[in-house]
Amino acid sequence: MPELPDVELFRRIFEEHGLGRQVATVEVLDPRILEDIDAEALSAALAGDLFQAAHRHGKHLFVARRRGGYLHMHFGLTGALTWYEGEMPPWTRVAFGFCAPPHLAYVNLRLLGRVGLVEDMRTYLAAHDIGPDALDPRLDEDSFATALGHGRRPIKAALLDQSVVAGIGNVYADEILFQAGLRPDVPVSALDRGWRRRLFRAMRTVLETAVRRGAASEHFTERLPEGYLTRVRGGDGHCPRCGTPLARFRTGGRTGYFCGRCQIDPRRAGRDDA
DNA sequence: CGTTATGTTCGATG
DNA sequence: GCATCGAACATAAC
Repeated sequence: MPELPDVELFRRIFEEHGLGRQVATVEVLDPRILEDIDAEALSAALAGDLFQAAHRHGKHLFVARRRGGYLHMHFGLTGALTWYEGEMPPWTRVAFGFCAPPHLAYVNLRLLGRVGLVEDMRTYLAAHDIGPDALDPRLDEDSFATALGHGRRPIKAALLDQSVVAGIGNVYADEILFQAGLRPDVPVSALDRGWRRRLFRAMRTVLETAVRRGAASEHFTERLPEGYLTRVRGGDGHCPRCGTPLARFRTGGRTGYFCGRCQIDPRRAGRDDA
């Protein structure tokens, strides 16, 4: 489930239910999810500690510990953070138990995410080549335009590249391109300044809208505005703007959708606008 | 049984 | 050497 808006929701859940409370026990139900630490060490490090602030960068969550350093979580394709009072949710991999309910559960069906401890966020992000957060106010149009680069790769691949901008996944990449009116297969080298600016704005609008509306987890599609591709994304969807059946394509094992009529290739169409 | 799923990494390829 | 592509990872549901 996790793209930027989903992880932002997890951050808020952690903030609301996990801050300022002393950790009683940390239960690792499947150690394969752990990142550079074993279950014993993680539990020992966190027991008795207290979480002070929850930060999100792209799809990563970092929770500051009173003892120093951060709890780090990444959610892969199927991860989530939820709170619970009685039974632990299914597929809980790590349970953070406090002195009283509610407790927090890091859930992940497939084990593609990670949970671990890091000393410093900056160091971690640099080591993993993670670029600026897509909603960082310090990220401006110019640096975004520059970060896209001039290679031959398709614009969708560039949007998915976390070193360009962090937080966009398969679904929101399609949405941003739809809102910008740009075909996903256009090489970045074909994008002039105007198109880069247009993409930047679409990225901001789409992600801010999703975050503001709480479009995440189980509500993720229906909380998005009418006119969003994501609401009809899938097998036999039709463009919410013109009704054309959506085009479907595959790249690197991922399926993407776009409207062959509303989304153009700047190299072909001389003019645009919609 | 084959296909598909909102991610990332790493080896192969051009 | 660099940019890009695709398989692999792991699990359940349709």
